[in-house]
Amino acid sequence: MTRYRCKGTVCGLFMKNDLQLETLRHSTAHVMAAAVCRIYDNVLLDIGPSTDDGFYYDFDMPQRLTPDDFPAIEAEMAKIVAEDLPFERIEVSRDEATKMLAGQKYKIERLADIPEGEAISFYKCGTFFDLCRGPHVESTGKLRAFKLLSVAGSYYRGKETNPMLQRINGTAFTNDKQLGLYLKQIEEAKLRDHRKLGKELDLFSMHEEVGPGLIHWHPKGARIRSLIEDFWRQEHFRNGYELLYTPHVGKANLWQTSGHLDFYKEGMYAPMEIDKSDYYVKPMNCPFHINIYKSDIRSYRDLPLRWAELGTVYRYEKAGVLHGLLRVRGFTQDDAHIFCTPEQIEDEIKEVLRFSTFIWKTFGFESITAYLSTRPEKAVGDPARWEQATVSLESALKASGLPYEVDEGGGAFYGPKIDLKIKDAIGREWQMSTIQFDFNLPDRFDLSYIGEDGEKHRPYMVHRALFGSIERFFGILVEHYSGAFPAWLAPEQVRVLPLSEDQLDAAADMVVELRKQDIRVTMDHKSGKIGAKIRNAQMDKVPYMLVLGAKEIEAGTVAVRDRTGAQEVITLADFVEKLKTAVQDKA
RNA sequence: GCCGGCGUAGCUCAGUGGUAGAGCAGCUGAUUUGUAAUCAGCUGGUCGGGGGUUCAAGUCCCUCCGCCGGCUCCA
Repeated sequence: MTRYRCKGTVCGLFMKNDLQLETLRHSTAHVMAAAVCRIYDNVLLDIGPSTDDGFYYDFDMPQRLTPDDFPAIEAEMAKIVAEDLPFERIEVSRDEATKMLAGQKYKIERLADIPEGEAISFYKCGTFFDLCRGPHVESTGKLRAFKLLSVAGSYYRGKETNPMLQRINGTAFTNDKQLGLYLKQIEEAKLRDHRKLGKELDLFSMHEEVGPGLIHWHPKGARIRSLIEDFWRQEHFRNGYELLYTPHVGKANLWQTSGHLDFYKEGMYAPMEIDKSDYYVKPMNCPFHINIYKSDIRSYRDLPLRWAELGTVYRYEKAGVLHGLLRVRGFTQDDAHIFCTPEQIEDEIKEVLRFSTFIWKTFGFESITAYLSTRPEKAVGDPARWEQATVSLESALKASGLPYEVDEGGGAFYGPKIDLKIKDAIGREWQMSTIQFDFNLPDRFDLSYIGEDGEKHRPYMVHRALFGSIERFFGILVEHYSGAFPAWLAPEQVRVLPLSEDQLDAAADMVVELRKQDIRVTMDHKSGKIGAKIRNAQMDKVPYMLVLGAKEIEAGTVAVRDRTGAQEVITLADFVEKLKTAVQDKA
């Protein structure tokens, strides 16, 4: 029952609580607001904090801002910096503050948020002043390197019912070099954007006539997915899971029992009526797995049951939040449910963490951080069970050796959970695996097992997803590898490049030979220079190119060029051996 | 959903009221090539859909669809 956040921050490298940098950025936000107020009339201010990778400031003003306005604002900011205006802190009474903020309705509301007894401070530079806790740099002259990046709408306090403000996002660093590095990283992220690469490498598409957020997997994307799924299945069997397949639709009654119709209806596709019953497309797999659990009387001797499914679900996600493969409406979860006794839960959690860590390392994600979310105020289920589950999660985390943070009260209403975040090749963090206790569904469906004592007991139920959604994971993987998939995942592992027409037959024979060995191979039939063929193969990010000329045929060898440009001349048998080893090792 | 931007050939894009363009890709032909682009010719578009303004609309207006940026967070 977990929902996944879609985006990594662009720039994990520069994150982390660097107070100096935060202060600098916050001051830059003030200078930007000051510049905006100098240029435009009737500007209402909201807030301007620093963020993980920069800062923003929210304005309500008649003028519609566009990126074309940035140069003028930046020029005005540069002037303010040149003026080297000191940031002055002024503490005032609430009444004085109200007077100073006359006409600034958002600020006045923000002022009301400040608890009685807490100091009310303003920061002033030149004629511009702003309700602000601080701290700030000494003077505007301290600002060195900043850039405005984007403008977008943003609800006041993030609420849809509130007015929409205009938010200018920017970033700032202590020097131009770091700013340059950051901007370069944004460029790098754009280059490896999975939507761009998905088109260039012919991996997947979406179609207006089908509907937003519904993915079409092209042959190359489908091949990669199939390899991922094969690996996933194999490892699940190896780790003591059984696989399930369940229907895509279910009657209203089922979703009534599960609670989805009461609490999740707006996230579901509208029902279709068949034989006077409403059928809903599934947004989750859990109720089906539960039905299978309930299809028999379960003994404590049967537990734990670990059941996994690549279950395709559909959810109505708001149109505005859809994003490539990362946030879609139809997706396949690598969903699993573990049913176990209280005595078993800790070992089960440990195993899931170990399994999950293994999977991430296989895909080349080395840096993993865990987040433990505990009981929120509004929660269902026996507090003693919450306690046991939370303790189990935490001790499993300790045993795993993973670094972790605790989000007190951050759990779902139905159980505590562990989320794993991984860092990709350019340092961005993504929330991936979830291990989620559920104290809700077992009650709703009245799940039980017969214990040693001959009595009925409620099993523990844990939802667990490693990838979350195959679509989203695939999108992240494309960006992580920048489209250059390792040999074990590459849809086309080898491309044979005949030097001229004279080698066409030999090349075709080589393709047949390699294909027999389960190698994913194609050949370039076109006439043209070898340089062009190499270029095409490079752009398609094929791991190995085999150049075949008269020399190689004569000597019984192939000229192997890999994606990095490294070359060697070896026998075909040696090449096959080498490739198979790489695939075996998932290198 | 909301605010803003955008939608022109398979792809990347130019074209701001007066006869729809380029490069790449594709096709055909020539070339037979030694490690990131051989040359030439050709094909390809109801300019996202619908409606309107105008003598005339890719261009202006309305509307729908889709895409992009964003919508908790130290006042």
